[in-house]
Amino acid sequence: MHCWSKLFIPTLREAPSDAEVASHKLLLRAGYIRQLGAGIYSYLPLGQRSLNKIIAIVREEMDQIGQEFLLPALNPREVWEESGRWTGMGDNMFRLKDRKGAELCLAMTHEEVMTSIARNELRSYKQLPQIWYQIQTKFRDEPRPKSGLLRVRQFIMKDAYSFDIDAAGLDASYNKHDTAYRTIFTRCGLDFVAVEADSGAMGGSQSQEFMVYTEAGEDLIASSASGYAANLEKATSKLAPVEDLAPTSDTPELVHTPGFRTIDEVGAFLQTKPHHQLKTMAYIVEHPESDAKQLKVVGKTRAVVAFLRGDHQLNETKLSAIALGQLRPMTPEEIADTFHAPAGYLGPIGLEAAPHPRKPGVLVVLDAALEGRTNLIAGANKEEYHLRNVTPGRDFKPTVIADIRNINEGELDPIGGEPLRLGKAVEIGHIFKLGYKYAESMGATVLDKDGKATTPIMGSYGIGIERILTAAIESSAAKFAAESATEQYALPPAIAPFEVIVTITNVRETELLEAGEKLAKELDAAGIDVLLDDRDERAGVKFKDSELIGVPYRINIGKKLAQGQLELVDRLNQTTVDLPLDSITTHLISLLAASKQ
RNA sequence: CGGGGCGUAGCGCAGUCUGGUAGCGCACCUGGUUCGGGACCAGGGGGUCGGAGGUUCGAAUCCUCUCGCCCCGACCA
Repeated sequence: MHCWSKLFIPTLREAPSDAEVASHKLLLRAGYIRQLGAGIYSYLPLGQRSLNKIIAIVREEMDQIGQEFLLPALNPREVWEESGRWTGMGDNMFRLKDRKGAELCLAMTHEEVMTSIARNELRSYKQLPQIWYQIQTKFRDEPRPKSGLLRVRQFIMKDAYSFDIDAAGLDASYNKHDTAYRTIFTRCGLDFVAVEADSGAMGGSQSQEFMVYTEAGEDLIASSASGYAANLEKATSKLAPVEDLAPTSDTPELVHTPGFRTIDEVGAFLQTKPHHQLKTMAYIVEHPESDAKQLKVVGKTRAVVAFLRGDHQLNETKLSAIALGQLRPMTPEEIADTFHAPAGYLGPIGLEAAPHPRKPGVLVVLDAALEGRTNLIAGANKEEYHLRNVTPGRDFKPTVIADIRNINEGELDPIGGEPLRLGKAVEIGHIFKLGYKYAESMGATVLDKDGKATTPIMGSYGIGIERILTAAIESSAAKFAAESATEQYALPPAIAPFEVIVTITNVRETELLEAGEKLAKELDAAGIDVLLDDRDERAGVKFKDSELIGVPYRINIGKKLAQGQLELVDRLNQTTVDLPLDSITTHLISLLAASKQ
């Protein structure tokens, strides 16, 4: 049992001005953390208690499927050379030299170390599968640490690696992690979604990110009630059908549109809807040096033209995936070169499209939403003129047809047809099928049934420990902000530093003090993690402090004690009830049990 | 790395433009009153004004350099 009067809980009335996001301010104010440098934090007792609880849950679930290691954070250059990541990681890796001048790094992840153990020790398919995990501090020299514990240079990560004899084995290991992660995040009280992520270079490989919606997040995701979830860079949607315009002739027809350039202006002038228009966007792609093939074929830079429905937005990431390089908008001169017309009057007709993405010429991409549409309004590539009756396929042929638009909130997901929710999110976990990359480059093999050397196939699985805490605070703070316009939060009991706080409203009244101490002992004996606020402070101060540290339940010992009553404040549901002294422990036990079911 | 902002007491800030040797609120210490929503009165302690150099009789204030932190972007798990 812990008494506040003896603990180090340095709460602040005001947040340091450096803090921007809610969780950062609250973690500082509540005395969970203190900053030592950019992206470097000390975890104070309260923060440490909470993180320990998260780690305990992670460990419990991971022990169901794997075995725990603890690996060195300090790694010699050699292992990272072998995997090719000594250079591959670039400036993101912290590097140092020892007294002899040997080069070392602070590990960002542990594929190399794990694979080197596997290489040295695993001999036979009979030893597979293996799932090895650890909970360790990782170091990343982030270009821009920010948002308190959300993006830091030193953080605790649970990382796991699986070794299997074949793809079917990897599937099984991957699925075990998927299940374990869902259990872990649920037990931590998080409302999360699993997002299909980029499948990477290896064909058929799979990857999933576990995300929590929060405004403080850095990723944009879309999800729906049917279980569909995707990064905005990947997300697609089912569109409601739209009526095409009636043709005024069988061929495109010039319309004089003096001074009308934007979708809205042209739409208003021609009395049509934005979705009747074809929008033209012009970019230049700069191919990276590494894409030698592309450079050879089409040169270092290339014109890229995208056609979208008038009311849709381009997703540059999707387009850049097709264009194979970084995009930048065309300059007016480049536009003139390509279209022989000024911006505002660009269109598809008369534009010479490359016959194939890998062939020279202008890369013309038609958004899939325009496939099958007819009689669109488009720029005429002639100043002050647009065209009507433009029909893709008949009047012009793009290089490729592909999904290159951003989806919008409320559109229907492609699998279940449920409305999509769009928002910022923070990644708390990531599982993916690595394939042979590390085992192969580092020369790990085992003998298969036929006595033949075989490269094991690997998976890699991470969880950001601090991000679980941060995401929980952000979620709760957002809820409080919406409901009461206040900056506060309450943590799920499973990961709160204490499950309940017993607040003695006035320790100078002996009856209150004794009743509080007795109750706290009783709760403690019942296995509840209790904090007794026995400080000689005014009640208001103690109430505020109890809220600041995010403890989900508070028992007020005060005036009503004379009638044998106590108050139980449920901060998760924002309710207060009076309960008889002798029933409070059982009541709380059932509340806690319900919260952890 | 590009753009912007900020470094003055533990925290939040004023003072900088127009140089004259540092102030307010909270927190902290002592005494008293108060005691269910961040009390009140009285007294008190605490600051290399981020650092270095320069200008000046005199620099928190002006000039040069430098370090750090935050935000937007780029980048990145």
